[in-house]
This record gives sequence, structure tokens and C-alpha cells, in this order.
Amino acid sequence: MTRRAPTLEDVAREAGVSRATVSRVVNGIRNVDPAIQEAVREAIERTGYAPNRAARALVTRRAETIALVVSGAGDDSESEQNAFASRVLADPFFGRVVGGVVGFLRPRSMYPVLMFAETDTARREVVAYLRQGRADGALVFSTHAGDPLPAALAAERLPCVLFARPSTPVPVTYVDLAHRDGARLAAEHLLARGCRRVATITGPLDLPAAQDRLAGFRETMERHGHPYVPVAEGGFTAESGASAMARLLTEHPGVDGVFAANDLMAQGACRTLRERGRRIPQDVAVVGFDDSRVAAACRPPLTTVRQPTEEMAATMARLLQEEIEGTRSDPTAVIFNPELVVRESA
Amino acid sequence: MTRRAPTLEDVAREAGVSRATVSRVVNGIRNVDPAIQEAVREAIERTGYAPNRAARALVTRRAETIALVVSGAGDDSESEQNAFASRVLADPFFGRVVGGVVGFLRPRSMYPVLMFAETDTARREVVAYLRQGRADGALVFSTHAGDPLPAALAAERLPCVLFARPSTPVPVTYVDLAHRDGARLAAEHLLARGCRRVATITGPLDLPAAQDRLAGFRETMERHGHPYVPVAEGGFTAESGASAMARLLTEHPGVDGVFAANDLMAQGACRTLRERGRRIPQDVAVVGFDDSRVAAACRPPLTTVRQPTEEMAATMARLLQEEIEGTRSDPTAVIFNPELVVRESA
DNA sequence: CTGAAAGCGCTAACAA
DNA sequence: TTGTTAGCGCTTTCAG
Repeated sequence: MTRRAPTLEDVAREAGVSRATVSRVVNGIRNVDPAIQEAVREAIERTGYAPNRAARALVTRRAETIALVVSGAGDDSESEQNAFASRVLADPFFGRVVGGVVGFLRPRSMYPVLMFAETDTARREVVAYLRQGRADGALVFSTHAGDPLPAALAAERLPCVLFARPSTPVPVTYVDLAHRDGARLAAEHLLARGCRRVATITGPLDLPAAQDRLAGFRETMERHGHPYVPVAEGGFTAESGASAMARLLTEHPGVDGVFAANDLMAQGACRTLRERGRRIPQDVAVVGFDDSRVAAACRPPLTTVRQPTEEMAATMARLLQEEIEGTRSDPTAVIFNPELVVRESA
Repeated sequence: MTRRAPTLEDVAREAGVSRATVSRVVNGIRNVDPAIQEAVREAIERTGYAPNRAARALVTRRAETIALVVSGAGDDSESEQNAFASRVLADPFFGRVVGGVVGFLRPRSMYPVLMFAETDTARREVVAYLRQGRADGALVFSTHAGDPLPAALAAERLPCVLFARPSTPVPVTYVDLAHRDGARLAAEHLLARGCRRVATITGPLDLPAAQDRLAGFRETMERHGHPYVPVAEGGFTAESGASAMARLLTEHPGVDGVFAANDLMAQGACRTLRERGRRIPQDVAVVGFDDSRVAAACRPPLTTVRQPTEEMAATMARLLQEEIEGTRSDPTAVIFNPELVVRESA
């Protein structure tokens, strides 16, 4: 026999006041006599009252929930669907993202709903979820260029904030990093330590972030008298970094410095270098990007360009909140500055 | 000027039927004339109707949401709070868990709410969240023994399912692995390949899973004439595995086989072995546990005992669903069987 | 400062 | 098979 959960009505009766008054106390609205406030609090205690969020959501039109969406490119196979989630989770970058988001949300008694959207069907479901008011807005992390999700969300006027500027212009708020500046830091560091035959391993070049890191790196090298920089494109994974490094070594055996556009690829590059008998950093210096947890764990520990991922993620949550509350209606962007973290690899 | 979202009422008017009929169509309840069904569907299309979940939740008393909770031991410092999330996410085990849960939930248009609870305050918030009906139940992953969360949830009669049998008995449903059998597989494999001086690196021994793996390993070794097995306790991290291996080598330089109670520790052990000039598996054979993604990525690839984590997680979700729907009211347990995966390390 | 009352949008008896 | 109607539990004017 399970007793019905106590409602506002029950508390009101218990405290000898009206529902409205209890509601005011629960929601911390002032203009309530301190004595009555106390009485209500006691009644809540006695009854073990917990407000029904569905009822509140119905009238406030707010779920007090936000979605954390990872949008990618994949096929509809079921194996692929499950794999996508664990692949994303395996990326150390994602752990920092969640840490940052949770850090912002928790003090507000909110927790993110985790959604993976690697197909158009899945993306439609994300839109439907938001349209049904199950979440008030979305933090979107796209893993590929031309992701249609931001535009779909914007078309429905659903609040959302992106990580990174979208590759095709969409009127939507985002946070990003000054990638060119980061790449510049890497280039200057390699040059300063005496490297003269410097190459770079880029991310997927359809991603603006990867393009910007490459452009910034080239620019700086050029300005310092190195107009030609060998380039190998990778896919932001350790495996792709390893094979990119192998290609680079084949074509340019004399390379003495490498800038990889993320830590995972830098890690892969290190593995290849070690296997080919190159010492790091004596023979080849390696600089990564992100300062994810693999950077410190790598052998040797990676010199890298730090992206303040947690703060960026927390800022996304704050911007989304503003959008939901209507504090700000026009899209904005917040750009963060990278920092060089010198360890042992360069 | 943002137009009010269309409601059932709007659709009903558009289709020339009653709200109830539209509701029936939306919820796929039969006994609706096909022609009317079609008309309603068109009206939904025209109006762009999306059901308001808060309203539905209010009457069905169901949020159609479940929480995925990671409960751990930590202090109240803010840095610790954020670190906990990314530490958990960094564990490859967790990626498989999420993959399994999402695989079950998604076909049901559900997505997990991610909650981290490493302090008593945070755990109280988890309970409050569920009591408010923001989620219908919880999947709980405890990272330490004697976690008070399962008991707290049970006391409030909130539906929940645990990963692994709780260290103190709580009347609650859980899934688990036949740890002893897994350890037996490891022992038999090491013995079969000719190892005679075999040691083991255990997990934190306050965890039943760690105890069982140790007990199963010892038992099998004993039955095969090896009553004494050197033991070093680790903490389920690569770092702890590395130092446990170092202690083992100091005290038992002649060791020729090691069973680590998870892959992360096996990975750490491999690192130490390599640094001390031991070849794997020629000088020392290493067997891990879990078959997480580090197992295949390790050098050399780890022979390990596979825990079907995705299936276990998916089963948790199914059991929770049953509990929420009241299909089953008594706690149950589902125990999975481990499998040996032979790669190169042993 | 407090209470009465009108919904929020939906589901589910119950009637027709 | 369809419609009518009574809430679900809460917030929020609007009076008092």
C-alpha cells in the first residue's frame, strides 16, 4: 500500500495556510511573514513534501533541464549507434566538457541529459525532444563539418549554444578558442628551441578549428622565414596521428619538430617516432594541442597548447541559460585564449 | 512575436474531432477509425504539433526519464567535484556503460540524465531529484564500498538498479559478473601456458568484486598445487597497477605471470615490466580483466577476461524499466558470465 | 502580506 | 468508436 505523495495542498492544510503561501515559501519569494514561513517549513518537514516538477513545469513552461548533445556523422547500423557513444566518451576532451558543464549546472540543481546524434534520424529526435519541452535548450558538440543540427535547432528557435564556430554560418551562439593564436604559440616555441625542419599534423581540414590551427601555424612559420611546412592530415585520433607521422618521416626524414593539432594525434606521433628510433625531444620535438589528460600521461609528457575546455563548457551552459531566460536574444560568441604548457616533449 | 505552441486542442479543432481522439492517435491507442486517424495525422502535420511532456507527465505520473548516477567517495571541495566527473568519464569502463544504457533507452525515445554524487550532499540531491519525479528511477554505479546511496534510494522506495552487488546487503536489484569464474579462467590460462610463479594485483579489497576476483584466483591456483600467491593491492587505476607491479618485482623477482584485476592496472603493470626490462609475455605473462578498450590498445595487446559491460548496462536499464512499470516488485539479480579473450600478453 | 480561483495541456474514466 | 468531463499539482494574477 503506497501512500500518495504529499502535495502543496497537504502542506497548506498542515500549516493552516493557503496553497499560494506554501508555494511562495517553497520558491523563496519574499513578502511572507517570517512566522508563517517557519510554520510552513515545519509542515514541509513533517509531511516530507517534495514539489512535483511536472506540475511546476506545466505552468512555468520550463523543464529546468538542458541537453548535452554530441552530433556526428555515422550510418544507421545499430552497432555504429552504440559505438558512437563509447567512442565519444573515450575522447578525453569529452570528460573535461562534462566536468565543466556539470560544474555550472549542479549549483542550480540541474543535470544534463546526454544525447548522441550521429544520424539524421537521431538529430530529428533531438529536435523533437526539445520541442516537447523535455529540455529547455541544448549544448551542441559537433564532430564533423556541416553538421545540420545547429541550423535545425535555430529554425525551430530552440535555445542552443555550440562549441566552436559552425563551418557554415548559422545565427547561433557559440564559444570558441583563438586557434590561430594557439598555433602561433606552438610554432614560436618550436622555433625558439632551435627546430628548423618543422612539420605539422592537422585535424580533419573540413573543420574550421583544424583549418585555423594550420593557418596560424603556417603564418607564423612563414613570418620567421619558413614558407614551406610539410603537412599531413589526420583525424584527431591517436591512430591517425601515428600514421600521419609515418608519412611525414618517409617524405621528410630530417624533420626535427612536429606540431600536432591535438594531443591524441601527438601521442600517436610520439609512438611512431619512438618505433623509428627517434628520441623526443632531442631528435624530434613534439607539440600537441588541447592539454587533455593524455598530454600529461604521454611518454614523454607533452608540451602542448592548452584549451580551457572546462571553462568553455561552463560558459556554454551560462550562455544557454541566458538564452533560455531571454536575458539576451541575439546570438553571441565568446572566444577563449590558449596558453602554452611546456612539459618534456618540446 | 512568438506564437503559442499548438496544443491538442488546436489539433482537435483542425481535424474536427475531440481532444481525446487526438490523444488516442498520438499515443497509438487502437479503436480509432482509420480515416479519422489519417485526418488527425494530417492535422498534426499542418499544425506542427508536439505533445507537451510536462502535461503528460503530470497525469501519467511518469517523467519517462531515468538517471544514470555515479556515486563515489570524495570531499566537498569544489575542485574535487569537477574532477570527479572527468575522472569517471576518463575510465574506459564508463564509456561502455553509457553505450549499453543508451542502446536500450534510445529506441524508447529516452535519454539518461547524468548525475555525479561523490558527497553526501550530492547524494541527497539525487534522492530529491527522483522524489520530485524528475526521473522515474536510477541506474547506480558505486565506485566505493559501503556507498549509502542504494540504501537511501531503497528507503524512499525509489526504483533503482545497481551495477554489482552492494557490499552491505540492501534489498535492491542489481546485475553482476561471476567474478570468481573470471579469475579462474585467468589462472587456468596462466598455468596452461606454463607459468609457475604467478602473482596477482587486486582491486581495492573493500569492493566485493575485487575480493571475488582474488578469491577465485587463489582458489584455482590452490587447486592446481600453488597454495601461495603473492598479492599486491591496487586501486583499479593504471598508476596503482604500475606501483603494485614494482612492489611485486622487488619481493618476487622471479615472477613469471601476473593477473591484474582490471585492464587499467594490467596496463600499468606492463609499463613497469617494460621499464624493468622484462619481455611480455616471454619473461612475464600478463592477464587483465574487463576487456575495456585499453586492453586492445595496450602494448602488447592484453589477454584479458571479458566482462560484457554493454549488455550488463542494457540489462540494468531493462530491469529498471520493469521496476518502474511495476512488472516486478521484488529485487532480483542477473549474473553474467565472463569469457577469456586471448591476445598477446599471455 | 495572504487567499481565492483560474488555468497550464494532457489522460482516462465514463457516457453516449 | 468517439466525446465529455474531471482532474493531475502547481504558479500566478487579482482581490482583500
